[in-house]
Amino acid sequence: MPELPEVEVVCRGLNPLLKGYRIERVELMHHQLRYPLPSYFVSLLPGLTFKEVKRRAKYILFHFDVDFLVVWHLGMTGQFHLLDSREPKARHEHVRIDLSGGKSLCYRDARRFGYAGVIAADKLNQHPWFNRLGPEPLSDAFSADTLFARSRGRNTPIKTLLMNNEVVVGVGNIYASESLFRSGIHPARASGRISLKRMSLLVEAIKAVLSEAIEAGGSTISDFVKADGKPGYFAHQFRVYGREGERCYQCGKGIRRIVQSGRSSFYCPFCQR
DNA sequence: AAATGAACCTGTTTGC
DNA sequence: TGCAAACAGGTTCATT
Repeated sequence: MPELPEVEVVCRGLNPLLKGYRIERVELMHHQLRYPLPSYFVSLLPGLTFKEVKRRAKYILFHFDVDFLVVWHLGMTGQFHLLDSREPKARHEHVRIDLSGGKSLCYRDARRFGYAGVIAADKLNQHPWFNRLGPEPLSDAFSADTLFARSRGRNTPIKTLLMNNEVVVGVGNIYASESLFRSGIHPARASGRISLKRMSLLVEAIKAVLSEAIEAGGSTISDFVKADGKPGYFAHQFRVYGREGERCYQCGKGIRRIVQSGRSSFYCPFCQR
């Protein structure tokens, strides 16, 4: 499911729904996600009151009325649902967090690539999950100048560079392809051979695509955490992703697919150089 | 150091 | 129809 926009939508959706609620009980059905879930979740978390749900990169940060936070990554298929506590356990539901007020925060993850842990609030940035992360793409810290500087002397295809979390966080496989199309850059172009001018177009495209996707998800936030399990949004219009063989909306030629670092990239061979 | 590929796991779609 | 291969939105680890 999640790239940065999806995680942002989940956080914005959960924040008002969880704020002020107390954890009554935690049940682990399956400990082995990407990493083992800390079994002390069961004893440590009950009694805590949710203060705020925030995001850094693709991590969900649950803040409480204490000096540590619960950090959760959804992997490829992780989902949170806020359900009535009497709801029977769903397939692939691995964690259930019962809240005051009769609702439960349920974590489902078919592939179990997700992971979670507890981290001291003042040591978050030293933690191995966080200490090498690049800037947030929607912040001023991510600019044409910084991306240009990071790309000099590198032969890596630009698409691979964009998906490197040490360069910029949150740009996943879909939005990497989409932003390269919008800026007219071929995904296989060597990162070090892109001018500052074109890098500027790329950075603006990334910010625009991610912002639009968050907006599109924003209108259906309530659906995301309802019982039906529907994803946050379908509304976003992909211009190249998943459109191999179909016509480019700009020039009418066929969209192509190539594999880079084991991931599919989609592009228009005419519009992107 | 940088680049590539494999690994983690399950479900769904595609192709013979 | 049945079965196997390919593929899926992420990240880390090992190997060139």
